[in-house]
Amino acid sequence: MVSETILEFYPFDVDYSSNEGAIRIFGVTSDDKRVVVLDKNFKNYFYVIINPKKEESAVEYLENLEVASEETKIKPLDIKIVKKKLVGNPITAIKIVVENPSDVSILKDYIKETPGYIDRVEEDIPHYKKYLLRNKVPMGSKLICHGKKVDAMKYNADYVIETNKLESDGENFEKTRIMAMDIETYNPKGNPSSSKDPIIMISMQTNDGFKKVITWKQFENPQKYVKFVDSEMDIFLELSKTIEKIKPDIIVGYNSDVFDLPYIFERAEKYKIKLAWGLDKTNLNVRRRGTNAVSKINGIPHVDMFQFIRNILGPTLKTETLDLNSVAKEIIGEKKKEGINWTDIHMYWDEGGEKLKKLVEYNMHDSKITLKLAEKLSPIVLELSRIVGQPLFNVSRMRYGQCVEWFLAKNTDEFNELIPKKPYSKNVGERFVRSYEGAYVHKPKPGLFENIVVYDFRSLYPSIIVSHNICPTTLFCDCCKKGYETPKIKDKTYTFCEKEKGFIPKLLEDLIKRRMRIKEILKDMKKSDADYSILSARSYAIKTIANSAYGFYAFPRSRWYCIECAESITAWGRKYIKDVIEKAEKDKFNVLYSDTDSIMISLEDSNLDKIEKFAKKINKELPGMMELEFEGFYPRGIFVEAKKRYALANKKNELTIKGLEVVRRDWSSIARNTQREVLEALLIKGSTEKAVDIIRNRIEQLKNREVPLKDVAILTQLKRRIEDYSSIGPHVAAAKKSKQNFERGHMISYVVTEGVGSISEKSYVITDVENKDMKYDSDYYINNQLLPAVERIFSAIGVSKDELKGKLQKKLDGFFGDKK
DNA sequence: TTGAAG
DNA sequence: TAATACACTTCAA
Repeated sequence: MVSETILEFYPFDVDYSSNEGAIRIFGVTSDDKRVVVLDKNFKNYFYVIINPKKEESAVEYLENLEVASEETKIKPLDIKIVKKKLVGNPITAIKIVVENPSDVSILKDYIKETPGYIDRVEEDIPHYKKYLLRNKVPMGSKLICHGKKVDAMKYNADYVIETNKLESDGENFEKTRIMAMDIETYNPKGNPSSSKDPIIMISMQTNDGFKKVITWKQFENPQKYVKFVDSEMDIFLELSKTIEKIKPDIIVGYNSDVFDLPYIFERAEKYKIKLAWGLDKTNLNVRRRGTNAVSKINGIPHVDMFQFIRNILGPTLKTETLDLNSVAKEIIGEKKKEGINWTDIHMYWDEGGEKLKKLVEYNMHDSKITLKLAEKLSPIVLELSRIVGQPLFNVSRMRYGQCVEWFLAKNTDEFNELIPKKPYSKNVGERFVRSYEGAYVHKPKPGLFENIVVYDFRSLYPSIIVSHNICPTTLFCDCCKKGYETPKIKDKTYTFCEKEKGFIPKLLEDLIKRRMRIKEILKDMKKSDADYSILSARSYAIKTIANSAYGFYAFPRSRWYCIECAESITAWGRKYIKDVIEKAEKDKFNVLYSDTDSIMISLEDSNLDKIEKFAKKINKELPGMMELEFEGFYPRGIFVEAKKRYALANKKNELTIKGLEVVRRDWSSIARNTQREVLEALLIKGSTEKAVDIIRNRIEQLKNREVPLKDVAILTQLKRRIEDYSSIGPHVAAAKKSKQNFERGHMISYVVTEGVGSISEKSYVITDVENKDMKYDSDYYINNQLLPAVERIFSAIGVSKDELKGKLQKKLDGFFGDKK
């Protein structure tokens, strides 16, 4: 008889093993021991929805159901009639519990024959995910495990415990050990290919001070952290040993899903070396799907920072490309090592000595900045994982839609709701072609203005969802005669229940209130406080989910798709912002502009009293949790004719620029920088003269070819495969002419060169322009890039194209005159 | 001049 | 495997 054990630990990964017949929770104790907890108590289940009139015969059928399968007979372990709701509609269902998760797919064809059968739900969810939906296993947060110790032979762990009870405590693990890694390959002939090009070194670094570079060519006076091995093959043996020794809780890389880990895997396979890194002693598992890949280690979450940044963080970043260098620069203020071009790496290897030492430094530096990124971002991924309720490995690869879906699925039980099925592809197709009206954008007053006040609605769409109870479960309810009625949407209105809170608005309300509490606490904290980064990560993760709910209603593959809900949200949004505009104009404020949830007003002076009163008045009339907030005061701003394009300068002389060429990556740096300088001259210095001078100088520089090539490069993404283009734009033409292999999704940096023909014919990829020593087309950059960008700004302040040219001409004449 | 594609 | 609105370019018909 084995006595009961109680163990506190922090989970980092969860899966299901059919061999064990158990859910496996992998984690770490506070004294750095590895733990595997086996839970055999959770049985999989699904629901069959039936006609309530056939209840009895349905139960009888299911009670007697028995399917013969190899050697055994399979039947439901338990059946139970339940009254549930499916997207708000009361239904009768039978919950069918099975012994083994695999029984679901064996039984389901026979379930169809149930008398009164209508549908089946919750059968399409993998067992471990279902477990996580119904059992709280917060990643990186303390669990108290009751159970008995069992044989640990099969695992690379200190404790293996079969549990009968798990309690969650809420305390976060403070010593999460993150290991970053990066590889370099020997690829003299272009893109690295794992079938030909060896790995020459691997670097690793952890957040608790461990550093190592493994390489198989010796050089003098190596860095302390270098470990020489005899051959490429030995790299893999040394790497496996190192991982086993340092026991990381999380392994991170940058693009490691698609590059580093598959490459390591494929090279090791060549030498028939197994990479048994999993806590269950299984090998690194690489699944390739076309150009995509997912690399998993059982028990140790592999987080590819690139995936998370691309899917979730990317839209909030300023950077135009998501390569490690740009992302690191923006998020942690660090760059990659300069001076080594990745195409030259093979030369550093061949030359050896000091060059090789430099390459080692470079390799280590990449691991270092990947690690720093992970230190900064892993709190967010962990928080997101805890809110969504799925493993770190999965959540770090999810997009917005999946995050919301799993978050909602986790919370259906307390509302007695079932998880609806995924839509059939036929329905998805129909949904894709449906469109609806979006937000309202007020036509701007062009010109230069002073004393600008900006107000915006705090979380407009989430607060509308909550305040008007917008949910597929409350749409067209039977209980309210009136309910919340939307403004007119193409001659009709929708009504939402006023009595019973919908399941999604209720969850959103809880999230928003939770975030408000966190923000209150953060206000009184210093950035250096221990919990600051955790709380701000939590706030960010909550915001991510809350802001995605509206989009999820309109998302064709959504399980809770509701186009009427999405239409209602934007309709109310339009009404509220238009009301504010109307009332502001009635109160004689000068409304300059408004977009979706914000309004900009120009005052005669910087006295904000009047406008504070105005906001208070608006807020008194707003329902529920809706609120108009003061966003900021800007001494000067420029609005151009077009919507969604303006620039504001705050008291600190910082510019906020929206939509203008300055912020667009598909414009050359020379055009963008010049436009920025012109805006600074006008908004901060208040001088048209200075602005004209700047333009004149830039034109001269272009004419004299003093502008470096990188400043005339234009960045455009290849959205399709090159061969799929019917219309050949300049970026496609440049990519086609290049010897480099460009694939869908690649960014093309091209330059328009001197010569004859169309723009496309004159466009070449920047590296080709460099290599072939071609010259950029000065006229193109002056007339098609620089001038249009600044002309828009000048025409806003009442200087026409011709007038601007006149001013420039005079200046240029004078300039030439001086020169002579 | 207009629509497609970016 | 979140949404729509909007401006403006180049290319090709």
